[in-house]
Amino acid sequence: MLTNRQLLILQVTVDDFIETAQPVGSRQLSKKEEVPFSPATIRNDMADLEEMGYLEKTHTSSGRVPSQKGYRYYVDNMLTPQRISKSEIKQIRSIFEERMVETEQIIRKSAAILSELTNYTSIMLGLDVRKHRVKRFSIVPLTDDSAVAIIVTDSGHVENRVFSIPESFTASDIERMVNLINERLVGVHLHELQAKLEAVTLAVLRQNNGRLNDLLGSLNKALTIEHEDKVYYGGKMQLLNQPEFNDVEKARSIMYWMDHVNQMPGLFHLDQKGIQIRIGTENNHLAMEDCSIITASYDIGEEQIGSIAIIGPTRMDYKRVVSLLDVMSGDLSRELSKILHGPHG
Amino acid sequence: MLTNRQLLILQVTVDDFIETAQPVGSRQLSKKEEVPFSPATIRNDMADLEEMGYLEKTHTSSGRVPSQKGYRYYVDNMLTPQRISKSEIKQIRSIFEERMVETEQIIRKSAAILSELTNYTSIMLGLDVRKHRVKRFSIVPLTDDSAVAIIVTDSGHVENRVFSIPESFTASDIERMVNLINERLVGVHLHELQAKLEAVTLAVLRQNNGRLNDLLGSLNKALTIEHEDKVYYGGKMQLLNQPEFNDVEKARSIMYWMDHVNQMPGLFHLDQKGIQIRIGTENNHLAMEDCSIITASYDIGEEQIGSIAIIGPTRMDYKRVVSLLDVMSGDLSRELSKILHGPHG
DNA sequence: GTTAGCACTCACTCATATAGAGTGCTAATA
DNA sequence: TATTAGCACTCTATATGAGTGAGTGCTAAC
Repeated sequence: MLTNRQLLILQVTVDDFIETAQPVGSRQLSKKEEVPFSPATIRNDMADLEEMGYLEKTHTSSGRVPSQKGYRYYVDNMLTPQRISKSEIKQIRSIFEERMVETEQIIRKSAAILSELTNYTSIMLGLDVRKHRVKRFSIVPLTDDSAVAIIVTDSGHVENRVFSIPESFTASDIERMVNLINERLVGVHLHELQAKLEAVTLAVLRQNNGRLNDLLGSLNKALTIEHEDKVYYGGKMQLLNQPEFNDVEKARSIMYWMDHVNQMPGLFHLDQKGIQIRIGTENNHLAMEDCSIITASYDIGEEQIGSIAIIGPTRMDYKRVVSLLDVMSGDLSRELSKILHGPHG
Repeated sequence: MLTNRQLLILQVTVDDFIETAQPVGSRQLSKKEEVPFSPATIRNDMADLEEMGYLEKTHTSSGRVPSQKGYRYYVDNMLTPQRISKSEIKQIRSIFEERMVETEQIIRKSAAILSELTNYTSIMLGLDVRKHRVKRFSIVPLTDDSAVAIIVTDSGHVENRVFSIPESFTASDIERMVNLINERLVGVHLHELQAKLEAVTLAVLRQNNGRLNDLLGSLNKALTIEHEDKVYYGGKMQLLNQPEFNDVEKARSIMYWMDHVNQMPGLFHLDQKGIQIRIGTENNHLAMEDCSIITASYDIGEEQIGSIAIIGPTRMDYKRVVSLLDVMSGDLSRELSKILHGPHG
């Protein structure tokens, strides 16, 4: 479909635009030694590329800018992985040097370093809480009619909810329930917690222990573990350094998006393992139409347990970011496996 | 010092600028019916006010703008409280209608409503965790060498930390320690937790129980409750609607500030009860030099337990905000007293 | 003490001119 | 036939100058 020269011109155009953020013209391109053609030749090819939808002009007599389709083609066919320097790899490894126990700390630090290395904003989707397993359940009464339920998971994560106690429940009633739950629900995914809890409720009901049943009901309501991914950012403000976001309106809508992604369910759902690139409107959100998001999953064994992402302008340095994410997600998988493998196995 | 007419002119100038965000000129002022003087007279007074530092010009032939000193004078001497409409009061009260148990929810909702009513960004400093008291302490072992320590406070708040267990500690060792701590530390302010924990450590040491002592040491390190105030925002992006923040640079530095206040210790320290206004550079932070922060404390009895604030441009509607904060902090004090009074008394 | 009048200043807007970078098209060239 | 040179054209960006409006300071009159 595309001639070799057209491929070259497309690639060089995208590369140049990624670097300079300025529309690139034929004269300018022909000056590069990789492009041994006259401006006129380049113009012809560029005109063809534009006709095919890979390039665009910002106005009639401007240079060309890659279109979304152009980026897509570039990303799909022209992405030569970039070498990550030793010092950078060292920097990434430094995350795991001081033996941190809390995965949250690891995630935080990863976010910071990733953003530092790329100069873009990094997003870490924490381990999905709902994939953790219940390690210990307990209830601490607060007042006559309220108590806090606490679930510790195998990874050391703690979920807690205040819930109300139906009238006239005694400490021993509660203790009985805690025992009941610990007996039956330890090892259960938070994910299935509610369903299992209902099963327990049913069992209790069958034993005619109506009192406990009330309590379980109230507790059940409190224990909805919403799928609200916890999102960690690194370099949240980096995006605003990009010239494309000099407009306060755009800046705001992106900031707004960032503050509310965790409430948009499934936004980061990964269809596939490995690295995934979403460009502009592929993100299915207005605020993101000038952004690209590159996501990589990290996993333990076959199970995807989380993902890391970089968000930047569509004009972002895909080569570098993809390579970095690749290294990082690999390291994260490895190190988190070490930490979490015990309890999961 | 100031003549009555100068007072009037200062007041009207500030009011007008607050409303329009435009420098106000003498001619414009003299058109108002509250100001029955000719432009020339007004000019003379304005010149005096400028000389005294209450007003400023943006350029040689522009109208006047209040200086920081001008706002300060206005706020200190000219703040007539504004009536809050019934429907607005109703809206505030709605926060407490559905009987919420979790204070965090109340705080969140308050932040949202406050921002909605003012069109500025609201900040809620959650109840200072360190003022809560220990209700129950427990430890859940995770692996051979790590465990999570959990502290439930009287208000239902849960703090948790992963810490490492020195080698070869048995479950019964841990149980012993948990009992020990529960015996001695229930009712202690989180605030003093570490000091008391050290006392316990010493006592244990005296009893020659070296093993437990190790464990306590490790735990002690983990239980540093940093003074990292949890900050809740309402309408975080509202500030960007203000014309003074149309510049991306300013917008960014403010956003950055907001994301990092909780790491700047004591930034919201209240010297006094009631309402406090900090204008521009009085906030002691570069990013805030075009902003004012109005803070109000809410308290239970004599004890300040938290504060709420509105952050807006220096040109903000002080009258209205002060009045609203007044109502709100009163309501919060009252309602939180109801919820928390039991455990505190 | 207050106001009218006047000269002056400055920001802002609107044309207009110009330079620079780019384009498309056509004809000449290898 | 594929490539290139040449040329007219287009559009942005920048500078310039005139005109307007809102403001000021100062002085003299009320």
